[in-house]
Amino acid sequence: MTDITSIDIYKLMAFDLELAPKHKRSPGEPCCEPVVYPDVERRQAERLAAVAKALGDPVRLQLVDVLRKHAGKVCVCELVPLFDLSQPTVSHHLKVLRESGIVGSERQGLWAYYFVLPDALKELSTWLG
Amino acid sequence: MTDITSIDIYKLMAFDLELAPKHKRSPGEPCCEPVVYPDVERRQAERLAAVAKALGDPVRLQLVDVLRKHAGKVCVCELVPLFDLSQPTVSHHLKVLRESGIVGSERQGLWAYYFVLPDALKELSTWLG
DNA sequence: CTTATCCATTGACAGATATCACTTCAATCG
DNA sequence: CGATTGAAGTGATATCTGTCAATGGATAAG
Repeated sequence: MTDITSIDIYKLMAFDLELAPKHKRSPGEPCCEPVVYPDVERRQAERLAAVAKALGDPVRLQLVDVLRKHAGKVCVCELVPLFDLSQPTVSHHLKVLRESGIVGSERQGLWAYYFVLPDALKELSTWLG
Repeated sequence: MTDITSIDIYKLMAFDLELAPKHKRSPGEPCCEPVVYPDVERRQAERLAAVAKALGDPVRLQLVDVLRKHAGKVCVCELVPLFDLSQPTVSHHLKVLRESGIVGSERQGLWAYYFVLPDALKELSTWLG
């Protein structure tokens, strides 16, 4: 069974890509034919961009970095003093990471523990290649 | 041949991590000792976050995707009709990608061609593991 | 029960961002 | 030259974002 992904199609298309537009146009004719973009690609781009966006702040990226390096649950009370930020601000960043599916949290008594969800970064990592 | 990834190393480190704060505290004592954070880490986090931020928009991520799949220079006039956006908006996104060092551009006559800079995504990709 | 502690939420606010219509600029064509 | 075209820049605007002070809610300690 052939399994032609859109990536393959694009790779094939690379041969067709001329540096310059395909053909001379009479004035007024649009430069290129509109290209249909499969919905599926767009949704994947939205998922990937959402993860990248969550990582697109130095504080959040460092939070993920610390959580990954500890490979376990880390108390918020250990995360806050890492930054020169108020506790609500750190809490806000943790919420962004939570809502983007990158980290999970768990309460035990007074303390809250955060951890990286194992598969959260996989798709972005794969796309980056 | 052993293939120890950084993830494996992180998992080993998990043995050292206590779930709860290290010792009982008298009231008023801060939860944890402040942890010094090397400047180098912070700068790397800023670089990584800057790249992630540039990718943190579906349009820009798709632009990079298209440029990567074509593995060559693509005319702006081919990129604009891929999106339901005005030409200045696409141009704005290309500028963001340019300023973050992800893509380069080149003019030839009337047309402008964009391409992915080879090493731009490497550091982020490596960090993601 | 009262107090202290940890953490999340709220409200406010300055700054950034995405988008478009309009304009500008350079290069090509007639 | 003057007209046209591809792409970048400008200005305006609505929305989003990062931050903090103040508050709230739950749990532990006395």
